[in-house]
Amino acid sequence: MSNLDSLDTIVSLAKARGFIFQSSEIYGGLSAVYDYGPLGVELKRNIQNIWWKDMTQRHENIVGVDAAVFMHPKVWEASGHIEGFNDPMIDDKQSKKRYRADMLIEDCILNLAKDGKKEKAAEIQELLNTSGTRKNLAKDLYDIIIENEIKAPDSGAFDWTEVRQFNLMFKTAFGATSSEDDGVYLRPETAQGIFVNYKNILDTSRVSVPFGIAQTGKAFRNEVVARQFVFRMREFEQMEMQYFVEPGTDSNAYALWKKKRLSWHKSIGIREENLRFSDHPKDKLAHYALAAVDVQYKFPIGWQEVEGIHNRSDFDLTQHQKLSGKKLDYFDQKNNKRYVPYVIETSIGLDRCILMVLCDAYREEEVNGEKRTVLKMHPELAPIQVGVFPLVKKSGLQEVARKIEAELIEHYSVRYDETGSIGKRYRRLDEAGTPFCITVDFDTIETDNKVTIRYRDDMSQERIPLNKIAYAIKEGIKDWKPS
RNA sequence: GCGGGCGUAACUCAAUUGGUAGAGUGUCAGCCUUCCAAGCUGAAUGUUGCCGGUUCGAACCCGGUCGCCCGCUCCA
Repeated sequence: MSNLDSLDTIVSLAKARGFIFQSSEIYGGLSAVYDYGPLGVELKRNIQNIWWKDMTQRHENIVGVDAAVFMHPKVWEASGHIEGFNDPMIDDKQSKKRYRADMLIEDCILNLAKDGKKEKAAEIQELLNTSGTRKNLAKDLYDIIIENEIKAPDSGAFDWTEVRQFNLMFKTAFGATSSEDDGVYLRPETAQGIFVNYKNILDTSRVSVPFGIAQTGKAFRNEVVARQFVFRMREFEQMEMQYFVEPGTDSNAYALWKKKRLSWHKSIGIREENLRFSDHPKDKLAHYALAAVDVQYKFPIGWQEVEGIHNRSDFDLTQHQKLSGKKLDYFDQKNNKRYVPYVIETSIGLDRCILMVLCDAYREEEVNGEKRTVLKMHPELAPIQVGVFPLVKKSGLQEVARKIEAELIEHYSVRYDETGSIGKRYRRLDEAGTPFCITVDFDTIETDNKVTIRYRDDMSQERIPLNKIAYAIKEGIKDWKPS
């Protein structure tokens, strides 16, 4: 992390420079939803394009897919999201603590059993097992807690709120005349779009195990607590790759992708000391995972997950096989074997990645007693890669600068600027993260045919011939290292 | 979702605390300017988040609501 101690500075800069705005701001904003402005959308696309190239085009055995946000409701039954995303919660009004209602009851049953009250325990267990069959799940659980006077474990109080269901999936009406029953969910993860297309791709794309399917796209989660700028949003974008391997080789593949993904983060210019792995302890793994590790970044708000690498085993394909009734196994012709592949997942939050890039690039420096704010991001990511200026607003210089702009624009994202002083223009683009500026002066047109190239990171300048501009930028991008 | 804090221009903030809003930065225009936020002149932008109440009068007090921050909780 740089000299940031909270996200506030980044939030302000992101707004002031047009990276990220809060959604529907003129109406007071919509909680935990954000929009990308002119610079933000460029940055986002750059990251996405680099990821796509690195994860698909650079691997002959990884192909892409772009599945719809809407999916058959059965998908979420199979994936376990209907069950797992639906926790009945209850609050102790005294201590303000929240508990899972079913867990409270289970604890109570355990305690009763321990005290030798086996009959009572069995009775409550039966009520718990059949909960959801009387009124509804929430009400049934609430009734059990009230009737058996289950007290809050921490405060000992018996002062509960209602049991509430926290369904973290968004539901929407599907079809113009739809009723409650044919609602569909907005996908809470993009992964399932890959699993349900696994067979299509296997049948049509001449891939063989081990192979991967990659996808980027929006996912939606109705987070109980959605906070911290774009770190945890209700609508966010994932970049995922599911790698299908032969069972037994999954541990190796997991280790391989773990390594590959960390080096990807370094390759987009994130400083190594701000990255680390965080393994999920075995007892905290998700319902589908055999192993899981987070790639974490040292945000101003602490070490937080940017990407997850999971061994999803054959959970998803087996589940879809079961619920769809379609065979989803793989026949290995060479070894004459049939199996359901294991899946190694790499799943990165694009919005988190953008936040990471902004945080890691952000610097405040002192230059001649003045503060200089600069985003030292990788030149490939920069929303504006090259600034082109006439030194002063004079004809002669302007025409040459416009010509340079026209040439560079075919290969780079370029911004022409002739307003204000030259220093102001440099600093303005420093805040946008622009790595190179080209300035045309009177020597250019009168004597040497050279321009000044000014580098963002150390503010150094060089005189280079007009016909070497493209080359200098190319080299500058190639040689770039985070500083 | 609960508790606490906060919400004034695009950004950062001020307003003698009830007497109807200002500064710096930024933006735009003009002049000037031969390399690091220079200078000069001028301009635009606010129903003080929103709605209601109290009051002769509300940015300020009260209620509601929306949003943000911190903590709790949750985290597939």
